[in-house]
Amino acid sequence: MKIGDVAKTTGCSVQTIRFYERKGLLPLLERSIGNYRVYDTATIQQLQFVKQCRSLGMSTAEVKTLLDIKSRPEQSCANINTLVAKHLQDVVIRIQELQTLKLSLENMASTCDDEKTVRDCGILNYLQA
Amino acid sequence: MKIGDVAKTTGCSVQTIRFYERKGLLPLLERSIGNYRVYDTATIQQLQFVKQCRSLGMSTAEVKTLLDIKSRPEQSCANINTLVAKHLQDVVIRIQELQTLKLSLENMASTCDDEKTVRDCGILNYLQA
DNA sequence: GTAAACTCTATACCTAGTATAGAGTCAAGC
DNA sequence: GCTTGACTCTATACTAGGTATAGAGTTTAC
Repeated sequence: MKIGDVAKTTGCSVQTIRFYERKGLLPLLERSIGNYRVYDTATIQQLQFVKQCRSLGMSTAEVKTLLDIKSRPEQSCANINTLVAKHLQDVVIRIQELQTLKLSLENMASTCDDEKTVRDCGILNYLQA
Repeated sequence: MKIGDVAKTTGCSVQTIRFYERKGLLPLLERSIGNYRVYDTATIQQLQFVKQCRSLGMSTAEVKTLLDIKSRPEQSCANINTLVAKHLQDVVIRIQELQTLKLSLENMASTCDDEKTVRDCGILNYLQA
């Protein structure tokens, strides 16, 4: 399978696939005679794994860590649980930050309406206070 | 006032102040004989305005737009209200995305605990499904 | 006069890709 | 056998919002 076909089947762009390879999230592949990347089933599955992790908001560094752990199946998966718990906590914190932000923005927006001039704008006044 | 003093009074780093200037969020300043930036009160207030906008999650492009509008005090402030409403909507959407993500992560985390091996890890299983 | 502290510009780095340029490769049709 | 179009290759530059240097020049304190 060539990279264009893999892009179609996985929904990742060709550039993104090459980017993941450079980042070490995909193995260095064998090449065809014309120097084209040749993908096997295992590599495509790994790409789907990477994509799934990314869609859950994990960084490429976190994905790389998961792949490393994944390659040692006999060990405890405690560090996987820790990694996910940490990531979840980051998301929770980010939600809290954004909710605080939302309140501030709503508060600011309520100080004005479209009927004023820039000089008397409640929002600008809020931003300058 | 020199840039280091401005950094101290505003809480922005020296590099960040120069970065905002390059981005057009601060005016091109007069310089001292030794080519040092010299800050007046109006510029420091503008920096504080920029910082306030940034702390509310606005992009530098949005801040630049606000500054442009701000310079025409006689006009209607409707576009300021629109800009803030749009930004608020973006924040609301982002919160919703993160809450969906949080549910997925909690769901995934609940499939495993620290007592398993990597081979039997519920999280890895979830990620590969 | 010298040393420390400051400032200057220019450049590289970060994340997670995206978007080119320019060259090479492959398959189909004539 | 040759051309055309679609594909692939590498290398490089770009995005946002800074942060972090290098190397040079300036100012301030003693």
